[in-house]
Amino acid sequence: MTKIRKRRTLKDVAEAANVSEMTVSRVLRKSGTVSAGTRKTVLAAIDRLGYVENRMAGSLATARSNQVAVIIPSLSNHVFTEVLSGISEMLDREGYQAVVGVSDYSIAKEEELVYSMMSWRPAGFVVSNVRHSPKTRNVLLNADIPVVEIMNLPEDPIEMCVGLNHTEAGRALAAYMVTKKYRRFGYVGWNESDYAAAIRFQAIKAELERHGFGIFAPDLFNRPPNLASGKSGLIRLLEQAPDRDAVFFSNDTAATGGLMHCLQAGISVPDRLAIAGFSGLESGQNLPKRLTTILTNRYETGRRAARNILQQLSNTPVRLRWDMGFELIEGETG
Amino acid sequence: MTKIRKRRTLKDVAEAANVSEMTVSRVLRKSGTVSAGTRKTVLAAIDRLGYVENRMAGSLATARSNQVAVIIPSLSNHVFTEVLSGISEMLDREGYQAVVGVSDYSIAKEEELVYSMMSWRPAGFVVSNVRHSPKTRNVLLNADIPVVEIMNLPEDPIEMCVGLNHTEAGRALAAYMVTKKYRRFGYVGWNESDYAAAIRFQAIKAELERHGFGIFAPDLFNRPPNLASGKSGLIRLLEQAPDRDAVFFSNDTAATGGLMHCLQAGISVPDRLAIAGFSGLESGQNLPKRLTTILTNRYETGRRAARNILQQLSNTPVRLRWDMGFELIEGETG
DNA sequence: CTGAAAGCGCTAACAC
DNA sequence: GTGTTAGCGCTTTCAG
Repeated sequence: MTKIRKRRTLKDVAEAANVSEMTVSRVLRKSGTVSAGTRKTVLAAIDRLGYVENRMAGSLATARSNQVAVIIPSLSNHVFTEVLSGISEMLDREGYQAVVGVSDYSIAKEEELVYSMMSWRPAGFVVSNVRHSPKTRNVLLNADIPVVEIMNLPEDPIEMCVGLNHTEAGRALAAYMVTKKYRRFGYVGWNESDYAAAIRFQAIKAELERHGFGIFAPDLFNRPPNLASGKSGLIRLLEQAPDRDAVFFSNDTAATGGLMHCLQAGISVPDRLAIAGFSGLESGQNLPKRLTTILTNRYETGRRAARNILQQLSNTPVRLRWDMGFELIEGETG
Repeated sequence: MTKIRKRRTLKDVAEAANVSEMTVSRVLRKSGTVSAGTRKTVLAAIDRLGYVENRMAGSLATARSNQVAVIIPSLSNHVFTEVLSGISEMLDREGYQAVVGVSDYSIAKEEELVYSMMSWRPAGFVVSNVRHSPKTRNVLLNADIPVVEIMNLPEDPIEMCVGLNHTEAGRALAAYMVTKKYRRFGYVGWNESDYAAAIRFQAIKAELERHGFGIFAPDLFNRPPNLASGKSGLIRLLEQAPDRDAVFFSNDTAATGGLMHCLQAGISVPDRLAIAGFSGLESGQNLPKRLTTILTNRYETGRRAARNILQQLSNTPVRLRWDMGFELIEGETG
């Protein structure tokens, strides 16, 4: 292994090892039959020249790629980075690699990304909303590669889906809060571009109404929630409706912000005010009070999505729809 | 735009539009000269066939890629996802795309990733440790593409670096805590594979010693810190050394865990125990008490790293070493 | 403004 | 076990 002066090719290695390019190719791919001696010579040449294979050429020739495209809405929400970890980990062991695109919760940006990533002819595609532009859907539908939609369970999936039913999850959380005797509900969150959050909110609202209760949801954020917006959202909500006894947040991060405000302002939780989140992040379970929330299985969702793609690629029969479920965490905040 | 039955090629589009492949290629790249009429026909054909360009072929032919490889240690630390956002955002506007690899803080995994990612012949490479295996360094050094090391300022960079001096940062934080009259220091964190954290710890220790104070650092974590380990780490530390009056944590997340424990256990912060973190994450500044910490410029670091690569690619003169500095946040915890 | 020929670096399929 | 030929889908170069 010494200095590389110039990009080497198979040909260089072949010449250096006094064999044909095909032999080098066979050594590289560990496929086919190469004598032990030849292999050794070739490997030595590869090392000496510092040769790194060119997969563009390889994939072009075989029409097979080891890249799997993954589009997530955001990198700053652990929900998505955890699912991504699950995907990466599973792909890794089969020699595949995740290529990540971030859509910023935008359907237009997703469309751009789909085209851009598709131009690399990935082996499979993972997307994480239910809503897609018609073009996006069309490209995905006709690409002739495995496609998985994650985090949700669409009525009409493109091909495969791995996720949970957000309506059921919202309903379960609301039902629980009702059994805990809370009555004057509020909501703080961001539903604008987060379709799953919007669905959950609708389900929460419906379930509360079914029991004869309303929910006060004043102004919603115009950006994905963080601690600060959870905090300020709760402050504004309490200004407008000081009588609330329980607040749902669109996710754990916002809920944590809310709890932080209560701790700071001396609002007793859950006696004076109950707090419910969504996701079951590690961070929400290590606060002074464990967050009451819905735990979703992000890591397993990621692994399952990747496994589905791998199975499709190897023509293994595979279930197309995976409900990964959820779990109510009866924490200490509500 | 209708159903695609089979992967289309330039040739299909050319035939459909009754022109040569070259003309289609010219339309696609907006380069060269094509008459308005021809362009219109070609675009219509592209749309009708649902053609998506094949960049493997294109990049192979031009020996140019729009992919920039980025290796970060972890996706569950906002520090790295923020820097990644900065990189992505900057690359995006120039039509480049980040391809992300996660090394899990492992030098061996990084080496694997470098080979694997290099095989796609990226336009540039971003790595985020100072420590690399000799092979990694060699491959990066000789790849003949722009390479940036981020988050640190190595003595002997591969080519370019954008980051901060962790020794100075650690020293500044320690010096501040000394001025605040804390005297019996402790340390909770994970230095094992996080080289930057290890450097900061050494700097903190040295600065305290310079003032005649020691620091008690019992057992360190064996995994990257999260709230839970920050919490349990502090608990163990206080069991062994109940007299501590100030504790440094290896990052804000661990420090937040520590603060959560104090809130829960009724330990008054900073009166009974001061807490210092590192990073200046949003989450640490929205707790019941703002964390005392060092703010680093992750987003700008990412943008700068990407810009450096873009400039190198366009042969624009560029500064190779960027000290992005840091800022002491005199919070309410110490 | 448009097209034809050659080739990017690799591999499938077949020969030897 | 190893080599030869053809070609993956695109772009470069040079004609016209």
